[in-house]
Amino acid sequence: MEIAKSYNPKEAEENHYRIWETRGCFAPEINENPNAEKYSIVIPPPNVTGSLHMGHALQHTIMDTLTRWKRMQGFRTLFLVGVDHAGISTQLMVTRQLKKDENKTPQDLGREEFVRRVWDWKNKYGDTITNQIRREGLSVDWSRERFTMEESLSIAVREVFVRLYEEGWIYRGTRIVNWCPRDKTVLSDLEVKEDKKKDGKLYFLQYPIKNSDAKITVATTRPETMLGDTAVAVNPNDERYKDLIGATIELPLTNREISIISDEYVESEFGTGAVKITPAHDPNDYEIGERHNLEKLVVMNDDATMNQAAGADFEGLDRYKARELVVERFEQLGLLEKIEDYEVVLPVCERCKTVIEPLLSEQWFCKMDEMRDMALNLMRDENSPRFFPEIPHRKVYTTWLENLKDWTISRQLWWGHQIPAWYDEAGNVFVARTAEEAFEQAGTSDLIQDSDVLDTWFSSALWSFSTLGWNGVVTETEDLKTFHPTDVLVTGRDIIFLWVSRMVMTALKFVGEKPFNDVIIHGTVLDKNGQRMSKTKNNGIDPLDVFEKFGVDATRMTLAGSATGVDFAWRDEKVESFRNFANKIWNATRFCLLNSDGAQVDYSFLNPKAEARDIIQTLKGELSEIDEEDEEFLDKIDPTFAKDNPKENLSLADKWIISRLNKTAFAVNNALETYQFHEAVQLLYHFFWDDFCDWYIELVKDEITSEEPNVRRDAARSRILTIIEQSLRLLHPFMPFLTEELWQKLPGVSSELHNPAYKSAEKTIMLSDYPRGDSSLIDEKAESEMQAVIDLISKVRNIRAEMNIKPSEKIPVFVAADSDAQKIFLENEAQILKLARAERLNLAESLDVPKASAKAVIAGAEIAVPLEGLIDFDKERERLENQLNKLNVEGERLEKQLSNTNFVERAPQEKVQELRERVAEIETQSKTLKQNLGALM
RNA sequence: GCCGACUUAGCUCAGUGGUAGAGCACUCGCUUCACACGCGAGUUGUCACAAGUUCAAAUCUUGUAGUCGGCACCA
Repeated sequence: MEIAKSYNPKEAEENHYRIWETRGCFAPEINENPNAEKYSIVIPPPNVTGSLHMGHALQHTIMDTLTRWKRMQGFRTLFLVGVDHAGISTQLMVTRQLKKDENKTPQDLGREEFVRRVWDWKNKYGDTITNQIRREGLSVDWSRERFTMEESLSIAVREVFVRLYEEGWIYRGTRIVNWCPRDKTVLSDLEVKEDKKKDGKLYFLQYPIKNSDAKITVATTRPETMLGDTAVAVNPNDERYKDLIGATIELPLTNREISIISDEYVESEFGTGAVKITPAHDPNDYEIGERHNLEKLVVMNDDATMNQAAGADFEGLDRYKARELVVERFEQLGLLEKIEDYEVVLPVCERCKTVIEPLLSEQWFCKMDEMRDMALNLMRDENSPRFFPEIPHRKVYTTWLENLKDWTISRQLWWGHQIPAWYDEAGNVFVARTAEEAFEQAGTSDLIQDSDVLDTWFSSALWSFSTLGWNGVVTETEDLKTFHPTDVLVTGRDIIFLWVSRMVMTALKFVGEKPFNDVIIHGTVLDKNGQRMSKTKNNGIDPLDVFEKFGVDATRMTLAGSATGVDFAWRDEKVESFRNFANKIWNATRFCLLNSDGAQVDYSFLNPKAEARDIIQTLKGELSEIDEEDEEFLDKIDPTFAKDNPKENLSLADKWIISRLNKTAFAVNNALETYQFHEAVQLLYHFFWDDFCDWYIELVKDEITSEEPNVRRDAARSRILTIIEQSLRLLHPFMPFLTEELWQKLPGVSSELHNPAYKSAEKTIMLSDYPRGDSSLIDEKAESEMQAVIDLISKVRNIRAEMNIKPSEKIPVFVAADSDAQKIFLENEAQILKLARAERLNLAESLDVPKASAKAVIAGAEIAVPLEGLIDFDKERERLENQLNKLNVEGERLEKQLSNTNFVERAPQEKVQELRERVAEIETQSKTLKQNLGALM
């Protein structure tokens, strides 16, 4: 068999995905067991404009690992994929391209044509992200791919809107909103981010009081808004201004008069204690305005230029130009008291970073009270959804819900779900599922539909059930019944509010059940300096580059190997080490394959009885009854070989690796159950590299590479192939491509290794049965005996290295041990000689060696290597003293602990016993070391 | 202002009452018939600081310092 000397990820990545996909391995229908439990995950839909970044790669790896793992366990799995229409982002992107290619604006095209262009764009470029998802190896069901703007999901959106409207939760109203003057749309609070400006200014403006020489000074960061002032407010208890309350101000630069009012909102300590009130351009001022019945004077246009109401001098000026001019005029009038440097935090548009202008505007809002309570009750009564990690997300989620305000759901965009509301000439509103319905309500077809669309997150909120067929018209589908609620949602903490909470609320309201059981909040992938990756900093790392350089599997291992929920700095070195790991797996398998003549994967070589029993158990568990075909299946796996090769024929190394394998399988399953991916990765890494490669392969190498075909050799070859096969299965959810590539090469693999739920599928590791670990194969005795052999070999190697003995030089090894230990060493003599590069092994009750020997102690045995002419006595003394020191430090601490009567009385007895045994062991070993040291003097 | 997280080897990070761990880096030695993306042997720590609880604290509690995050406010 020809196998490359190192792993080439590209080949495997190109080969297998298409096969998996075309054979339908990703779809739940591949599962033939009618009673199989389901497992479902919906992907957080990436933006249709998007391309893959590290955050996606992390999130996707977690979801795919879980899905592949559960699928291998026989669950009917659905990993649902889809993309989001991403209103603002997409509209911006297409607008930009339109400008570039045709020098046109959306307005030039008109709404209908523009939306058509967006669809064209979506059809042309929208598959970038889905192709990248394929590249990552995600086992998503493409036959159920969804898009938030497709018809069925749009029906769902309209249905939900209409129902909420009919129940009075959705309403239209005039409020101060977050306005992006560039995108010319309103934004929800969650779409507004903060930008700290250190060079901000605080302007102190003097307003003259009518019929008086007195002036009142107000401080503001936005002088231009003074053109819309309709009052000045002071605190009612502020002695300085008490007499001025009710006075009239002649507002400079305007010919308006406004009055001084008192309101508790004003903090006397801040600024001058007097606040200019601009109800139409500030949310707090708006509320004060409502309380005092003030006029709401709008002085700005929707592009943040000043309007006619701002006065002829200012009309048409940009807000910042107007600001300069206002300040200039105040200075000319001698009314500019001072300008202070002031650090301001500016609200900016999440998408385009333009400074948000609070603006009075009529919009659609959704009152969240009822749904909020449903979500809070779910958390209170059932601790659902369960957050991983629970701290701090549970509390953050709950607190946010408790303080939830109305949601601004309309957007002044063209790309999105147009609001299903129609107006007649008189301005009466008709909310309906369709235009026809609205016409019917109105008794006329002379209606105009609301030109706004809904917030992108409105449709995302329905994702868990709209993707499974719910659209209000159809409320029960097979998929919905089977896969909803989903099992786990995997996402970043930035969209807990935007998305997670809203999914919970809408699912409870419209489906009557929670959308998911668990929520995994993963960390943020930072750059190597611990900074957030961002386009402006240009410090992003493109996952596709990493795939190219190190392979998809290595990247997945790196991502999965990060602790759940914790941010981590990206390091290429980490991926490199997993690239090396992939190569290690490749080469270990390569070695076994190069020595596989006469052998094949066969579980009867490991433990025939346990395996047969397990399969029967599994079948009984999965199938309602065992029919004739199943009986045949069982007959086929009846291990004839086992009759002549009972388990007792297994060597110590075999029993040891089988035990380690099963322990690892147990622990990996455990780790995955609790979403401790890094733990699972560590376990697999060290089992495979340390236990399997460094020890097992080396221990059985001679037997396996023997030239002469014989039963023993072939059995050993079959065993190692079988252990490899099992290891590949354990690794598959993390490293799908490499494991499939290698698994297909193993002689003896077939669909019979599949989980029983996939009996008739063509052979693939992704449908093989995930090893759960078999407790009857865990052998503590074998593990401790093997440990003694390993310790012995390591000590001899240590002596060789410290004494600079050439690798080519064979040495005799003397070991003093009791008869039980001697027996173990004798049985493994060949391996000890080989791995310690020894010429012979002398076993006895006590040592009888020349003075010129290097010595070491292990639990239950003393080791000596005679080194006439080679020994460096100073170095040997140092070696022994080092060992002795370590033991002494430990011994002293333990002695101290044992001499503490409180400890002996109060600590658990087995703990005390453990310590006593350890102290005894230390004493024995240090006694020996001291004797050896003395002999050197 | 409110809430929270983090601080462990040179670097990046696991561990969460009972002998301090990994990867990388570093030192020494190896063309040992799977792998130099490798093999073997090493070195490296007041587990931020202080007090408390406990027989026992890196781990629990409180406080301090530094770093970072979320929310609110920001005239």
